Amino acid sequence: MFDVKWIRNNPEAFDASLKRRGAEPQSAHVLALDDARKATVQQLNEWQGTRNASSKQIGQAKAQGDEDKAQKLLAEVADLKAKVQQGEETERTQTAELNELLAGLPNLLLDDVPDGADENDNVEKSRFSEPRQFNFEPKEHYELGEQLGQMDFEIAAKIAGSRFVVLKNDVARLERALGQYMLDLHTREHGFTEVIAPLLVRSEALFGTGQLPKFSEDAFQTTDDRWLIPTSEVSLTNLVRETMLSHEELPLRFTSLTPCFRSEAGSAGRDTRGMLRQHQFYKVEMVAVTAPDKSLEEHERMLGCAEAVMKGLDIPYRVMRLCSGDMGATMMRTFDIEAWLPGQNTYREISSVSVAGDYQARRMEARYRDENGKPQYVHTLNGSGVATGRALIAVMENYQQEDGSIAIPEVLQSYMGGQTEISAAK
RNA sequence: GGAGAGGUGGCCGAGUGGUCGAAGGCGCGCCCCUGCUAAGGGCGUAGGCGGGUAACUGUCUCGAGGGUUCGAAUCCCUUCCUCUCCGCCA
Repeated sequence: MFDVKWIRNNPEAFDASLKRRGAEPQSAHVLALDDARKATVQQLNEWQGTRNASSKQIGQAKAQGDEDKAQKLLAEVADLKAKVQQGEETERTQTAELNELLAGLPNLLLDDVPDGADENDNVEKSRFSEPRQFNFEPKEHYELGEQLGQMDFEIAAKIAGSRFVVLKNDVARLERALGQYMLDLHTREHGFTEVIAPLLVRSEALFGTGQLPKFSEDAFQTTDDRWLIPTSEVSLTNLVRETMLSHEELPLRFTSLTPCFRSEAGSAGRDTRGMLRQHQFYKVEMVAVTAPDKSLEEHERMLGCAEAVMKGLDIPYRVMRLCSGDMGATMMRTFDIEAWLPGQNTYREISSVSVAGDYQARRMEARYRDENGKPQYVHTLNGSGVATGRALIAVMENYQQEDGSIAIPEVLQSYMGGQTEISAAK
């Protein structure tokens, strides 16, 4: 959601940012709508002013028992009522039209976001470790899981359809261990507050984080008009909706382990094998709420928190700067962490860390009082820290052994009762 | 699910048709007094949009959205939420 004043003062920058996203310029359209709205409001204000003054006099006249004067004044303002109502109606229509346009516009891009059309134009920012050399042909996670008898796509399909999985025994426990490890890391080492928040949310919450109105087809809606969260970014960020924070409270940092639900409409045929792309998956999310001048450093910090997870697991990864064409509409800058998957022989996204600026805060009226006591919109950030379903894949493929068993990363062993590997013999 | 009560400024809370953007309190800010284990006094203090260099000023906002009225925090309708009692259930 944009501040029209800002667009008015920076129309070129605004359109340039849209263009980088491959969208049409909109500043002229926005400003035209706003001009029309302003003209209406001005006229309306004038009428309301006259009416208010007269009404006050009528009240005084009646209080003094001067019925003649009151009647005279009443006659004077008789036609104003219709005008004001008409004006209000026009203003409503125009404001709705303007808001509808603004609500659908993507966020600005930061200058250091690389230009590009799609994921092929993303730019590597950094890299951790090197892919392990196997002296056998590494398998994909679903081969490993099925051979272990602890990952079952067939029964999942019978129960729920495609893009679901059933995990059992140690593999199920491994995913639980990953979630616990990440939560403990973020709460103990990184200063995040653990949160359990709703998985079903109202439309307003999804609007606040930007999934609505334009991306409704990506999420599941319930029969009672709620939505299953596609990410706990929604629940966590909306924790500050419609609030007035004080500057001493900032930054706020929240983390949560939740299931996420995605319709995956439009990704038919992509990643159909295995559990890389599911309708339901677990993810540890990080959300930060900061003062405007702190959000960019918080972005780097949050990336570091997500990287710490990967370093702890000792899984090779690279960090990518998403290019303009590959970024989500609500974000100003996004860094993805891509884990090395030996079975696929490629890097795949396992975390996405983004800064939204005040885009979400405006949509959810999340403000704080700055040092001067002046209300300002906060900045919001979110990042996966990290997706546990995909972390499971990464651990299985990177830690696989020739006999199909899987070594357990050291940091997870305490969460696995001291177990050091997963094998079929169980 | 049934019955009832209520949603007011950063927070608490008064206000049932006219001079209410709204008493009082808390919190916060500035100033003064005091000088000893802690307090006393004064003043100021909502947000959005618009006009003005500024002082200032117009308008809107009392959960949200409509309506009635010359005039609505106050009346009516819709809706969301909270609380109490009953029922049901984990």
